[in-house]
Amino acid sequence: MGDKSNNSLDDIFTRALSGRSLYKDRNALRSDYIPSKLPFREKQIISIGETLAPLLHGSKCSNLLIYGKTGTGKTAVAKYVLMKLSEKASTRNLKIKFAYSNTRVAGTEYRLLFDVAQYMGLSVPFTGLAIGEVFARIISAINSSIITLILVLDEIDFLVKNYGDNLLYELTRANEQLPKGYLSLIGISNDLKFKEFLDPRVLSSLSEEEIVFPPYTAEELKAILYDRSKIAFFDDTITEAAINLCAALAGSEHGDARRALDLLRVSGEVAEREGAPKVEERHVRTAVQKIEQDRMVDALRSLPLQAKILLWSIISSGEANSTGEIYERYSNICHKINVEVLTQRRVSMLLSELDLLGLVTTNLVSKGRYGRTKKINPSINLQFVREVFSEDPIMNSLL
DNA sequence: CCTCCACAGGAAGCGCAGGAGT
DNA sequence: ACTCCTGCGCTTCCTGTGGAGG
Repeated sequence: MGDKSNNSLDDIFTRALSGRSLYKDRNALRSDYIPSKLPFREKQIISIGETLAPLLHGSKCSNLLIYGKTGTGKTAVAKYVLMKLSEKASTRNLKIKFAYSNTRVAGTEYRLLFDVAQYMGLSVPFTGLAIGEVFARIISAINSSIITLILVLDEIDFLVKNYGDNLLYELTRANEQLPKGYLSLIGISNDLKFKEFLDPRVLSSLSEEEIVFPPYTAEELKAILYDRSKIAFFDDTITEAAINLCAALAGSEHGDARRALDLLRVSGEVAEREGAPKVEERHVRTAVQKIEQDRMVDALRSLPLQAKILLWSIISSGEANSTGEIYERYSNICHKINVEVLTQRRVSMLLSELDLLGLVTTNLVSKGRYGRTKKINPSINLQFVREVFSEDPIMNSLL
């Protein structure tokens, strides 16, 4: 195995040295790249601009809610408009700053505020302070340097679902504590229903203005991919068919531009690795599989030990098992390799996490008199799991 | 129609890590 | 040195439940 991977590594390097690269600028296909033009979003850009424009002559502006499914350009458009706004503001010597936080990536209220503090150039420890303390520091920073802060909360639905609307409530009424500065909110969500979880006062304040981002059509995706591929690839290194296929595949989901761009980027990598002069349809098809496989490997690798053991006890049995049987197998394995056995409640939690990751499928069955249980089926290949798990010394001892 | 199995999954809380302020 | 903060993984305790057998 060592030899083989060394050889292919050699291949990769020699090819990189001898062969020409297909990419002019790979970053143009990354999801956080913000292009200088955002096609098919002119209306949304104008609306957001109109909402924020009052800030430029020192007036207040409405808070804003942005809706749209994943990959419809919400984040890119918001960041784009704010960048333009900051440029305009700095030429006029207005103190307008913006802070961005993705609440799902941040994960907790504390880290959300931590992100905000970072954007403002405040130094705050990444743990240790009370949430209220960080909040107070941010408020006083806005007040003392008399700035206008535009706070973008991406995936705001995550925050609301997991932590309720307390923090949002505080944020919406923060202006009352701000005699000098000003705080404005932009919420971004891909779930329309999250409003139900909001206190009416918060809701009315937050959604003074609402903008909806529709999914891209397949035609629009195609045009976007053409634009980006011109920046990303050298001339004549990508076929029309490949681009069309990427657009069609992503379009059949729900017009997810991020997925389309990912697909195109990976297709390019596949073609490059193969030493092909052009990206073609077959590279896209390989890329689809590769993305899926990479996702699996990542998921498997980052599993905590207990989850690995649990997954192994499911997969190595080969057949569908009930929760009780799995727990039995799991605790046996734990004893064998001298690892602490977790409670069934916790294991049931880990199990639903595995389900969520798509590593196993479960379905609830009732056997009447003989109880109610989940039937658990592995949804990945045993050999594949074995390969990934063998990297882990503890799991390796199990084979 | 009732019962009762074998779990699901919610709620609360514990102990620890990692840090701040005093 | 001491108290107080939050997040995280986990346990304990709990209530809920579809349907075969009585």
